[in-house]
Amino acid sequence: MLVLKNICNLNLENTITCGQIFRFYKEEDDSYTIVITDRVINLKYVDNILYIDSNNLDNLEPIVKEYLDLDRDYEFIINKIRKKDNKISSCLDYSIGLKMIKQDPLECIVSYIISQNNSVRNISNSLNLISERYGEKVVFRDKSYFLFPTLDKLKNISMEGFRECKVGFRDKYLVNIIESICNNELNIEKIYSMDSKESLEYLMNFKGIGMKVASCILLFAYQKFDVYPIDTWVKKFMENEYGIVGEENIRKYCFETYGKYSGLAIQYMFNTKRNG
DNA sequence: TGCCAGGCCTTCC
DNA sequence: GGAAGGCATGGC
Repeated sequence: MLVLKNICNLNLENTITCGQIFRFYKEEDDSYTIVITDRVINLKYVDNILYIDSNNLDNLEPIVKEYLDLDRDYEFIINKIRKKDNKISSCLDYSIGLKMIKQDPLECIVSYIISQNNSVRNISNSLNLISERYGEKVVFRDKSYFLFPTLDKLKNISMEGFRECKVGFRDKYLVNIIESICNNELNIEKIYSMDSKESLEYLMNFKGIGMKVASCILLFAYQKFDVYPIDTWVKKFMENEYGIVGEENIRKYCFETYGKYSGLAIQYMFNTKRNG
């Protein structure tokens, strides 16, 4: 068990259940168990203390700090956003302690391809099926969990295999994109060093990745906070609260108002509209 | 039953 | 170049 003291501005529920990640379990003691790239972790946060347990304690502190983005000054960013726009204050207040999780790019790409025209419940179901069938089994606290499959495992999954995991019509996108990653046509490491515009265009070259999916990947795996996924929830929120209709109008407003923190602003809106 | 869900691609004007 | 239609699946 690892204990981190004096952790501020963290709310695990908002961070974990706000629709960034799809594979987590809420425990009876209000802690959360999450399957990350190479291990299972349990997180419990009480009185500014974060208790971390895992089946693998190696290098655990830096891994969790990076995953939960604990070293970034969110108070500074939120104050910047709040100053730009009074109407977003309720979202910031509702979503207090929401951190942008730094996800594994491969799992994130697969997750958000599955997310198109889909519900969070169905997305979670598909990702769990894929992991159970093709991922490595890990035992933690006497329970079995399954890691998300490595690229080597993913590349052997056929269209039918994906279809059996309930991904529906997205099967072909997944097979093609995994193949593109394998032959280095899609270089997931290169994206770290690209700027946002360049990386959006790069990702959108691949079938199954449009503006929304590309934005989610860049925001959630690459921490490009100036990209902002506009989905049905955000559209509803912008229409109801601001009277702004149409994706292009929303895009223009967010860019002009929130600038390099647009992605965070949108995520707070999404969480408030969907969970609030 | 019909509509919707962290949309995108193809087809048709 | 923009608007419509189709798409797997499951919850409500």
